[in-house]
Amino acid sequence: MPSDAHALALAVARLNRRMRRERRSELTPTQLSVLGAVALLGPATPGAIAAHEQVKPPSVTRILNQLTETGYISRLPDPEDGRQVLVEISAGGHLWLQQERKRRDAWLHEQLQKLHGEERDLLRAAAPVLKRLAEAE
Amino acid sequence: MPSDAHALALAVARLNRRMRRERRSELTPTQLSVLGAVALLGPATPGAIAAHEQVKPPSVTRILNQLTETGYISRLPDPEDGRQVLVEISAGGHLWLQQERKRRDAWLHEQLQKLHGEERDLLRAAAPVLKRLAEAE
DNA sequence: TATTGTTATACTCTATAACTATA
DNA sequence: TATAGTTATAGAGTATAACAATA
Repeated sequence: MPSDAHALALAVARLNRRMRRERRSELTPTQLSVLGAVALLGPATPGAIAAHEQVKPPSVTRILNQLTETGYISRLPDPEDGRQVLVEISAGGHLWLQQERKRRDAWLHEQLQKLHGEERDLLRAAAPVLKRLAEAE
Repeated sequence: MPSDAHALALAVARLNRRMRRERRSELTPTQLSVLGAVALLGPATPGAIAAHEQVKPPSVTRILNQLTETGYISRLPDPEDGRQVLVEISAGGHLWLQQERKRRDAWLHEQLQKLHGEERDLLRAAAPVLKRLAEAE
């Protein structure tokens, strides 16, 4: 039933827009996401970060420039391949990441608390399926 | 558990990005969404459309201008209040809307087909809850 | 004076194409 | 010649502030 797809597409688009409006952070959602990727992947190349974030390298370059200005990350030359760059999160970046994630998710967390237990369980189960869809093909 | 919120926020943001990349339409997702709102709300003011789409009036004005150029909608003066404008979908706009919705949701529909029946049921149940969250507060 | 819609302006996020340096 | 990253440029989407017309 295509209407299932329609309903889900609509709901995801709307909720995404709603969440963006709730930002209570100095970092934009995208900056936060990239900072998280840098933390997760360890010293990683911009190319690897772009692949993980499912965006093109120029988009990552721009965000890395912003994060470098704040001192949350640093770029190091790759000793083995002069074309590559390794990106690392700083100690301050790590601390910031934790604080900002809490703030970013605060609104959604509040909303989830208002749901019935059943509905919360439903969304908890749905989240990994949605994530898998996002990573498809 | 805030990590529930985090997992869900991440999944929604990623899937939204993924869906946007799959556009196979002449209309952008936002244009399509506004066109759908005009169809749903019938002759409606830009203000009402903005409220329904959860965006500010200037954003709607811009999109209405684009849709007017294509002939999918038309603006009429409100006979009772000269400050207001009524926006209507045209016959061609209606036809286009149906075709474009199918195209827009085609990718997600394919992905849903690949899931197990249980997972599809899960997402079918989750969609209205997600939509409700998006409309909260 | 308040409301509706529009215009002006700016910022975020993303992409493609062109360029630089290295392999 | 191919690859990694960056720079240049453009387009989509959104917001706030200022403005015009009408109530």
